[in-house]
Amino acid sequence: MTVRLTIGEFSKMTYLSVKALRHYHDVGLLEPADIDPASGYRHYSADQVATAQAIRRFRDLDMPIEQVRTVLQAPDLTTRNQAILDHLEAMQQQLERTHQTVASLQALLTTPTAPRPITYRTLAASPVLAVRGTVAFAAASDWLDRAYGELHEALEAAGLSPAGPAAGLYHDAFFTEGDGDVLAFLPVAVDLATLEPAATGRTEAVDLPSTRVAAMVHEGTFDDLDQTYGALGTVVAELGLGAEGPIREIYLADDRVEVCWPITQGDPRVL
Amino acid sequence: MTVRLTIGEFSKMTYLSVKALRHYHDVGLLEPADIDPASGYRHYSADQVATAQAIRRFRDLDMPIEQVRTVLQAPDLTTRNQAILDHLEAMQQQLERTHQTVASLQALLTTPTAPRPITYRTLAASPVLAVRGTVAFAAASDWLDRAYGELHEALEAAGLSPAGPAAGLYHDAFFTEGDGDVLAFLPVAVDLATLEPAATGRTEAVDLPSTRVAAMVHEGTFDDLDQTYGALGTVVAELGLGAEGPIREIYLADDRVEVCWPITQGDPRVL
DNA sequence: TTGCTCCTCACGTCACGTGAGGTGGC
DNA sequence: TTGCTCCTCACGTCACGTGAGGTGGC
Repeated sequence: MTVRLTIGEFSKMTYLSVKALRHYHDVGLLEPADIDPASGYRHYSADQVATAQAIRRFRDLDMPIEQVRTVLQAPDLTTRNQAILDHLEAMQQQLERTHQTVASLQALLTTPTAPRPITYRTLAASPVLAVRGTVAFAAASDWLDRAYGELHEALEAAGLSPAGPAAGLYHDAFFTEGDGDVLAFLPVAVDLATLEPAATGRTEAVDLPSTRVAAMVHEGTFDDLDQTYGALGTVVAELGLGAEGPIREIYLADDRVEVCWPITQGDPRVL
Repeated sequence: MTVRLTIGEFSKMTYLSVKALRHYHDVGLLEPADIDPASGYRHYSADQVATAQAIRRFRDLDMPIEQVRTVLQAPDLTTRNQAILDHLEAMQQQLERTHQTVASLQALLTTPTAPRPITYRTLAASPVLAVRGTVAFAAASDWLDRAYGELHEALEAAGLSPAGPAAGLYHDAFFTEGDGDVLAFLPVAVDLATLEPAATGRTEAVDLPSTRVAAMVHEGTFDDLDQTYGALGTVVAELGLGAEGPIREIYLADDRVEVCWPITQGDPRVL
């Protein structure tokens, strides 16, 4: 004989509030074993206690309800354990980002930023192998890793090699709306007609137009990249040089990026 | 001359979305330096870039907006740094809880719970020195620490000593609604009249009534205490013995709690 | 029989995101 | 002048919490 537990008893046994239990019923995460058709009273069985306790632990770890559902519905132990491991790994990465943010915060609050020189120049038109996408700001790092992986692979398969450092174009919406078009690319020292056959998968041959930019080199963690954006953007705005177009980042090394801010054609100091 | 930056320029320089910036304006966290009265256009100054970048870092750390406001409005560096340290410490504690939850989750999913014996007995009426409060489930641990601190202090000041282990009464709402009445207490081997003068501050002398309970001892981390609640509650429900009244926890040692579930007076097996 | 438990809406919270529909500035 | 940027509502999201108002079970 399995016991019929009222929602109140079940709540005390699982440390889940009655409101939470009703919510889990509403969204179908944890259905009561039985519902009295006359009164609507929910009744749970003793077998459901362990499941409910597992749900509480997952939620304590901030696992979204949909993912908890996936874990609970996993057809076998391997699948379920993999889902749990995935979440633990995501939490671990989150933790690392937290440490980086703390360091970056302390840098911002204590160390005055040494001003870096700005150069004004024209980036020449050039053929590149590129991957294009609409990317969320928060997901950019992962997206870029994959894109450059595919680009290097495609170039290598075609017997070509990059003619310069990897770079990316970031359209305004990427910053102002939290997601927008991004173009990750590798420059190539051949013309477009030679390059086009090399494009496979998501990669494509693109002819980048020439652009005038104000550029500043950022050194150190990329977590502090916004400081360079702030310094560069301030100067561009002060001089009234701002022009439309995407910002370019050129990845010179693991701890060196050149940020290129588009400016108007007619700047006198670079003529 | 300070630059007037449009919200779009400011967004690119701070990595804050335009929507976020408008929200921070709405709630008064970051007011634009200037607003065009005709068009309503927001304009920010270059001085505000660093503040906005700090806000973004705090929000990345999930610091609530109200707390960010407090940090930014701190009158001096000491106050501000203390607020930041407080948040970092809270994050550290959160992290520890995460690790404990992960361990507890794995215990739940892998180790079968060894069934513990249940004893049925009557807790005698007794005088205790107590602290009473309405406590949120999530805040219980901190609240109990303070309560027992005050109780030991008050007893010592009165020249008395506890006649048994610390314990607590937890009313149903504490579990079912996520917050409810809790009574933390120390038993004392004197009568109420002797005890009453010892009560100072929040402490008070209380005469606990006699109660019949089913009890089970929990061993190990308190993070897994719900497993004992589940096992004990199941048996009480199966036998149909459930009675109203608060659950009592008796803290026998750092890793031993006795959970006492109220039952009806007339249980035949204990008569 | 009392009152305690349980029920269902409807709305609030927090920090924005998502459109809709419209105007201003270079 | 075009279209791009910016504006203001109004509503949505996520996982519940907070009452209000009412009924069922021991």
